[in-house]
Amino acid sequence: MARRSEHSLEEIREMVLNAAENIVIEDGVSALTVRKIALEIGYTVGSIYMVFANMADLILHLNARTLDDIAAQLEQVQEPDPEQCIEALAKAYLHYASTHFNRWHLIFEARLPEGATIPVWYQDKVDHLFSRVEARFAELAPQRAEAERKRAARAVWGGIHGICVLSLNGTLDRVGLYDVEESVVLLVRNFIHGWVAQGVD
Amino acid sequence: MARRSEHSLEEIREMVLNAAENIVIEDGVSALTVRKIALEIGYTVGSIYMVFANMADLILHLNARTLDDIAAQLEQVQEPDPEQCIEALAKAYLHYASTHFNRWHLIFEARLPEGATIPVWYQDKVDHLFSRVEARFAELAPQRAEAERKRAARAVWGGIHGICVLSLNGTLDRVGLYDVEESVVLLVRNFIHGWVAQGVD
DNA sequence: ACCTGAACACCGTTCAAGT
DNA sequence: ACCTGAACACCGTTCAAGT
Repeated sequence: MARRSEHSLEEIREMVLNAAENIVIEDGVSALTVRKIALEIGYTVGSIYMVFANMADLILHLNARTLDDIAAQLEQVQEPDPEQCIEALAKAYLHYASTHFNRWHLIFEARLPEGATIPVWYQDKVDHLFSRVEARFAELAPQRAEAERKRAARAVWGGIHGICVLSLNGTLDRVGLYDVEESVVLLVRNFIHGWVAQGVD
Repeated sequence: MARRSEHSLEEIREMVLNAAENIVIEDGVSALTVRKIALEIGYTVGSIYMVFANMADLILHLNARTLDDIAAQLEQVQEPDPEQCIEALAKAYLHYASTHFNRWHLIFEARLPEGATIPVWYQDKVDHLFSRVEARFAELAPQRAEAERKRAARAVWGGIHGICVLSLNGTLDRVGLYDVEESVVLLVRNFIHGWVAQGVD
């Protein structure tokens, strides 16, 4: 057969990512297979390997989309007060994780094949997410050293993520979404107050 | 062939779990397959299904061991001061996660098959881990309501876990182990100070 | 009763062959 | 140059058949 140039490689790439995204959204991480993607876009398995090196590469690019998506959501948050802003960012992250659970979950499922390293462009997207929080910590305590603020941002953001993981994955804790938000707010608020008040380093 | 009663079912069960544990420790989560376990213990694949319902069941029991192991490590922590104790528990958890990464990682990899629910005995083990931290929060603020203390314990423990996840998985953040410990301590200390000082609820 | 091992329905990945 | 589809080396799970 060898259907010729019905779509450009760029188009196929896009089709693959769209199909993969839908499969993950609808049927979860474990349902994502090359064969299912191929079926969905009307090509055969071999074609996928024209536009992605392998499954891990495909997932990496899918996750990149999700990171952009999360970034866009966080961008919506516009609180003037830095403390309230960090709180709102935390809530927005939790909200994204709970409403787009499967896509969010895929980010942390990704195990790069041995020896492989995360591409710089991907790491940049992650750093960009962190930078939002860091910037607010800078506003919160302009007099402190940058390294100190960075560590605070990482600690609190890691903390937020951890509560999301334990609560949403359901492996560790069964609790309503309302309670999760309460926990997140509790963590952020108390950490910031502790940090601002006496500057434990 | 049908080798008869060389080992009791109980013994085979133990052999399976031991083999599985070693495979995970040495070659990681993705290397854990029924065929590999069978090869390791000198039985065929079918035998595994005499002692475990399926792979998910096997992994659940492997994770139960890991939870016991973590609990035993946390039991070692004997700090009289509640704040320092929580800090030490956090460090011990981080230490376990980093030195037994593969086993720790498997706990959160487990996706129970659709419709399945976590057994009570397993959930009890998880609750037992949480209770250690809760008890210390109770000492920290005996006058506060139990629900409040539980939420604080969950928030801070989730937070500790999150920092471990983001740092150790390496998907999100590349940073030395020393820095991770600093972040964990930073989170715990500031959260507790904020929580004790003004009781944000 | 215990255990085998072949069979089934899947995976991801490769690549000679077709248009 | 683009794409196929069969082949390869794997999975987890089942179950008739052997001792």
